[in-house]
Amino acid sequence: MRTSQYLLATTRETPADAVVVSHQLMLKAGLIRKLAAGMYTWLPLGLRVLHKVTNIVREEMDKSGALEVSMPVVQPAELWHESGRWDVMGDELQRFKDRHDRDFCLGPTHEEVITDLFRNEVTSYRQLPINLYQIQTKFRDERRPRFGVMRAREFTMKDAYSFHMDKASLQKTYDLMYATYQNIFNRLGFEFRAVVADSGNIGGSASHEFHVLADSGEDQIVFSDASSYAANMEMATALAPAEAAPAPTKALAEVATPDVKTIEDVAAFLKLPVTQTLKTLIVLGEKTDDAKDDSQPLVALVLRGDHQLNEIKAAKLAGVHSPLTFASDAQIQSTLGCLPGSIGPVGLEIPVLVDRAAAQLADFVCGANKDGFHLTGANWTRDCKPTRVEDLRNVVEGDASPDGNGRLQIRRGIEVGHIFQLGTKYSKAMNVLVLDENGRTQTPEMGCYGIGVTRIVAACIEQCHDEKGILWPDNIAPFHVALIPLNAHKTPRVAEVCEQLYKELAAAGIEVLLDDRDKKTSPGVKFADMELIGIPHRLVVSDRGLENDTVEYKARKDAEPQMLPLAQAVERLRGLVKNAR
RNA sequence: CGGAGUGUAGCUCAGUUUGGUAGAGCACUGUCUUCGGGAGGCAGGGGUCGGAGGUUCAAAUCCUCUCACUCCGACCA
Repeated sequence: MRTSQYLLATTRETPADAVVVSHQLMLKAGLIRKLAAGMYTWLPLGLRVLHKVTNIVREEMDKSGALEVSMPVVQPAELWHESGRWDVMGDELQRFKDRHDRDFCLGPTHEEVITDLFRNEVTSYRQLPINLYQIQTKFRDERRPRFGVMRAREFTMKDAYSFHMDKASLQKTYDLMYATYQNIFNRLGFEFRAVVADSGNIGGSASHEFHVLADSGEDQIVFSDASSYAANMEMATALAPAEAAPAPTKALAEVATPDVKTIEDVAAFLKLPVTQTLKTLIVLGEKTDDAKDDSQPLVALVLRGDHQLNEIKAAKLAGVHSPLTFASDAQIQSTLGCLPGSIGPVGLEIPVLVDRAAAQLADFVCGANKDGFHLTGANWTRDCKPTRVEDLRNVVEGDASPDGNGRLQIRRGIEVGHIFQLGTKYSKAMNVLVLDENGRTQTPEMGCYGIGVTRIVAACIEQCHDEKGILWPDNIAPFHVALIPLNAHKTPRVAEVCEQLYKELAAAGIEVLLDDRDKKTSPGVKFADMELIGIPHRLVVSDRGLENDTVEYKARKDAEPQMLPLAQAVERLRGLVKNAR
C-alpha cells in the first residue's frame, strides 16, 4: 500500500475526551472515529488490525473443531420471552418495534437464537457434542460507555455455544475452550490471567474470565503469589483470620461523637486504629412470602472499618435482596431511629450478618444506634450476637490465599474473554430435546464462550505503546514494514530502489506501507506518523545510504538503526518479520 | 440513573464575567524557498457559535426549555 493512495488519518493533537492511552492512540493514529457515545467507525488502518485479530481468533476456533455460523443482529422478542430474559435484562437490552408493532431487540448476546437454531436442526445424540460460533456485532446499551472501544455499546464479539448430552462432555469442551483461549491470547502476545469468575446474569455454574493485565483495566483480579489460585475480586474468598478472637478486656461505654461521620473520623476522634472499628451497612432484605404489610425488611451488614463490602457476595446471601440495594436514610431513620453514620450491631433488632474478619474483633468501636454517639469496648457474644458470620468483604493485598498457599496479590485487568458452563438453563427454558442412545429425550447441557474482539485491539495498545505511539506485534500490525524514501525528488534512484523493494517485499509476503507522500511531507512527519501508527519495522531509503548501496533498518522498539546492504535487504526483512504470510 | 462539567472551523482552544463587525495555533488549497526528526514566506478556503424560544435597537455573550457529549459514582455477561 502507498500512503498517497491511503487514508492516513493521524492527528498531532490528542482529542480532549479520551482518557486512557489506548483510546487516545486509536484516535491519534487514525484507527477509529467516534460516531456517537460508545459507537465507532473503524478506518482502513484500524480495520486491518481488527481483521488480523479476527483471523487469529477464527483460526484457533476452527482448530478446536468449532463451526462458524452467522446469526442476525436483530432478534425477535418471542425468543427472549421464552428464556425469561425479556423482563430480566433491563435497559441494556435495546428494544424496538417493527412496522407491524412487533417487538424486537438488538442482540447483546445470542443464547436464545443459537438455542432456537439448535432445537430446530439437531435431534440426535449422534450429532453431539457440537460447538457453534460467530464473530459478529453486538449491541448493549451501556449506561456509561467509556474508554473508546474498551467499553463500547456496539462492538464485535466472538461468541461460541456448545451442546452436550452430559456434564462430562460439557467439561471436556469447556477445557478445550480454556486451552483455545490460552492459545489465542498467547498468539496475541498478551500478559494475561485466567481467573475464576462470577457467572452473573448469564446463568450457569463454572466460569472463567481471561484478563489482560493493565493498570487501566476496569476489573480487579486477585491471585496468589505461591499457587495457581486466581479469581475476579467479586469471587475471591476472604478467609477467616487464623487466630481465634481475643477475649474482652474492656467494658462497654457510650461516648459522644458529635459531627463525626465517617469511619476515618471516628478512629481519629477516638485515637484508635481503623482496624478496631466496625462499620454497619443497612441493605434491603428479602420479603418473606407470608409478609403481611408492605414494609421492606432491612438487614445489617457488619464489616471491619478498613474493609470494603463485596456487593456480589452480599447479594448472594440468604435473606438479602438481590441485586444489593442500600436502604435510604428515611428507611433507616424510621426503622432504627438514627441516621446511617451512627449504626452499630449492639441492640439492633434486624438480622445482623457479620464478616468473618469483623467477627474476630474484640473491644471494638461501633455506632450506638443513637445519632452522635458511638460505643467503645464492644464485644461479640457479651454485648451483641451475629445472626450469621459470612464472607462479606473484598480481599485485600496480603490476605491469605483461599487455597492455603501464599498471599494474595491484586492487579487490574481488562476482561477480553469469558467462558461459562451454562448447564440446562436455556435448553430447559426453551424446551430443547434430543434423543439419547436409548431413544429417550434428554435436555442437552450447554456452554458459552465469548471474546471481545474489538476490545482486544484496545487491550493490545494498553500493553504495547510508548511515548511515540503504538508498538504492534508483527502478527496484528496493520503493515509489517514502513518503507520511507528520503529526498526522492532530488535523487531519482531513491524512488527506483523503493519501487523495487516494494515489489520484492510484497512478493515475499511482507505487507509494506510505502510512504510516497510528496516533498511537502518532511522526513520528520513521515517518521513520526509511522511510529505513531506502530509499524514494527522501518526501512529508510536515502541518497546518502545509496552511495554505499545500503538502506537503513530500524525496528520500532529499537533505539538505534542499522545499515543493511541493499542486495540483502529483502532477505534480511524476511527473517526479521515474523508471522508474515 | 444520581452528581459535576463541556458544547465556538476537521483538531486543540480563546472570546461569555461587563451584549456592539466571530478569532488563534494546528490541519486543508495554491505558490515559492527548504529537505534525515512534526520547516518558513506569501495568498486563500472553511463556523446560521449544539438546537428552539425569549429579553434587547443589537445576543456566541443575558433568561427559559431542550439535545448531545465527557468525567465521578451506581450498574454491568
